[in-house]
Amino acid sequence: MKKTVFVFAALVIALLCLFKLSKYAHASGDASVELIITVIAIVFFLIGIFLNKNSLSKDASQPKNIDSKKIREFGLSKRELEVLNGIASGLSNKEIGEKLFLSESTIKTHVSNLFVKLDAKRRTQAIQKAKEMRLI
Amino acid sequence: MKKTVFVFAALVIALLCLFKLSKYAHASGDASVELIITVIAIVFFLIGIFLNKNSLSKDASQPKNIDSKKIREFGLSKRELEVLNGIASGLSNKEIGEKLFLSESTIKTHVSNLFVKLDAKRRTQAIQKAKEMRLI
DNA sequence: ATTAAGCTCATACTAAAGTACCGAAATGAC
DNA sequence: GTCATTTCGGTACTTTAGTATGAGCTTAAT
Repeated sequence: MKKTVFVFAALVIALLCLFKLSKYAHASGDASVELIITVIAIVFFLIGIFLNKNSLSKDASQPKNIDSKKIREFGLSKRELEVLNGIASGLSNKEIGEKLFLSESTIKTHVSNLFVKLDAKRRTQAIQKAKEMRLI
Repeated sequence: MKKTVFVFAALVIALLCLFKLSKYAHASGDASVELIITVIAIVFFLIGIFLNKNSLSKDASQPKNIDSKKIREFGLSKRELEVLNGIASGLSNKEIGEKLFLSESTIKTHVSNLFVKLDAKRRTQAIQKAKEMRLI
């Protein structure tokens, strides 16, 4: 990106030179205004990059402290919690089914119900929410 | 790189328009030079942020020091770690792509490479292993 | 200059995951 | 007995996820 910034600055300077050349016959007082504007633009361009770099290293995540009266608060059944633990362990639906001696279809049903109760769209999101709520 | 060229072209055109605007205001009213300069500053400030997000901290003089030890142990690149964090946040590949300004294809590539390095077969398993190894 | 590694993106495919809707049996509660 | 809930399982379908492969490009090292 260093090169990108440099090239862009060079382009802007080149544009400024063209302006100067074209406006040579006219009032020469305007050129200084353009120069100032260009410098300001570049400076703020760099400031934007600098500030953004510092803010990008942090991940924006708000810790939600919802009281955990445990499973029943979210209406999770015993089976659903078992499936949830399977998900968090990195198992596939099929593997969870084998572990619990259930069919994959049943696991899918449980997983779908789980997502509704946890307000999740993906199993990774369910893991995230379950950990936030200290269910697992 | 086509994208970069396009962005440059757009930037130059934008600057040109701003110059013309400044001249117009200067010729007619002249009272709004400060306003125009402010607008230019803000615009380029935002452009700086946007461009930097596109390439993140490629121009950082300090090569990743934070978690480098553990990251290097598993050979995870910076991008892969970012993708890994996206996965752990419960995002889909598409959402990770939007967050990092990358295509879904690229995310898939990163994810696949990630799985090889973490010895995982699913993203949930990758989350599990990454937490065990304290990568995230 | 050549190599190596990393990043990006694409296509084409297979495999899971997830949704929607359904039926049926077991368990308690009223 | 009736009702509600949970559990279990199915079919059919759409959507993501994941794999394999190839390519172009950038940057750093040799």
